[in-house]
Amino acid sequence: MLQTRRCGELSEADDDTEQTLCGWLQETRNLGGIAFLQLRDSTGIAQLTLPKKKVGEDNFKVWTAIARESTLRVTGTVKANQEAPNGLELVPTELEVLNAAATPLPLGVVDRIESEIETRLNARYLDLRRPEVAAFFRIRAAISGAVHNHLRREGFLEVQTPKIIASATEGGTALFPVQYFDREAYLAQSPQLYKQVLMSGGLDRVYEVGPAFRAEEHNTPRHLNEFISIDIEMSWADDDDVMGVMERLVATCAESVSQEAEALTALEMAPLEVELPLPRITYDEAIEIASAKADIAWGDDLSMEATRAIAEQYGGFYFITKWPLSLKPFYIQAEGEKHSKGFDFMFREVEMTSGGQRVHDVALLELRLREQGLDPKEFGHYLEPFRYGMLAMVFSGAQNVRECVLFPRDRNRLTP
RNA sequence: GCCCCGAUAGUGUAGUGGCCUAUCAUGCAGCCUUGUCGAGGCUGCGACCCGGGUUCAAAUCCCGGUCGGGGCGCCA
Repeated sequence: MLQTRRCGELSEADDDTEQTLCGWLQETRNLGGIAFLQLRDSTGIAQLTLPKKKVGEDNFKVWTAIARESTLRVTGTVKANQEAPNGLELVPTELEVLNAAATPLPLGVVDRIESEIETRLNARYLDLRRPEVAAFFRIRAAISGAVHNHLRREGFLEVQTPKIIASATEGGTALFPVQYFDREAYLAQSPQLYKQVLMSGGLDRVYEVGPAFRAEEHNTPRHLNEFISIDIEMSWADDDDVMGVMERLVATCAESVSQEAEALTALEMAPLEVELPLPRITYDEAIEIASAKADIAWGDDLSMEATRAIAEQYGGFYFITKWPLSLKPFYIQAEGEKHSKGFDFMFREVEMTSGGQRVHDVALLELRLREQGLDPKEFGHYLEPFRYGMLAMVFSGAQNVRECVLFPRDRNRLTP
């Protein structure tokens, strides 16, 4: 057995027993006649205490010279001691360096200095060793679990569709071309076309959680060129039904995240309260609110400036419903003359995703397509993909999506 | 793709034409120190993004590039 305890698992009951621990050497405090080493793994920190007389001159010299963030395996006797952190320490008899860390580190794991996200991403393997960084991924995982549980409970079937596709299925988004043997192919920007086929195939409630790729050259704290999307499609439903699914889904996520007390504490983040039903404001109302603070007229898309004004009144999640037909894709159903059954799902000033009721009449669909000068053989979908990173960002309080993605792909970043 | 702002030791920063042989912290290296937990003390190491230009003189001013931050656009 490589280890007999995790670093965070030592207890009073282990007093005077021999144990073996593995972990990263977080810090060494050498006081001359005695030294303290902090050994860390994902469960916590154990203090190794090295009284020079007990461990011997030679061991003392070698063991206190090990570079920070090296990986160690250490065996010794556990001692309960009031002066030790958590009241426990381990006095080593054997200490093996599994891997010595390079020095100096590109990034201090426990240093007081806060590095820029750019530096951190370049040394992500070190960055992730910080509890507040790992916390983002605990929250992400909590959301992931909640999404699957919830949608399954509501009768949605999880599906996986191809990520290598033959042609640009949508007119708008730039795709990444890839070489597929001797043909050109693309990385999928959305599962929409396949979801569409599944609806026809009788799987009338499906969802997919998977990667999506968009070759857009934007550079914002919210956009990535590769992201994990939560994509939902349901038949026999109108825009209200879809909003119902979305708000219940988000409420389940909030509930699940609120149980991640340790991660939230590390992030200094209060759990988000989601009270159902979420507010629904119409586009017309949104324009009225926004026009007091922003230069905006009916028929305009809502700028960041406009949504900030709205966010002053709606602090959490909410829907903006009944958008002008002209601002929504051709496949969204009309409501009256100028309005549509399309909605945006918002968190404060940020658009999380959008959705709506689709036009199911093929003739009408083709007419609307031609009006927009598009090819009628293309189809739409009920719900724009939900970006995982965005949910994680909101629930963790991150200022940049890159925080919530292990190895983000953006305009300039392809490694690590 | 457009606009505004920025780039200085491993990391984070100070420095607005000569006082820069470039500040401070952290780190790293060495020495001292038997209860550290943001350990402490002493000594040392280490940097002006790249390419042009202006000037007697450039980290500092100008032009181009690269990269980063914010906003916009794009994301039917």
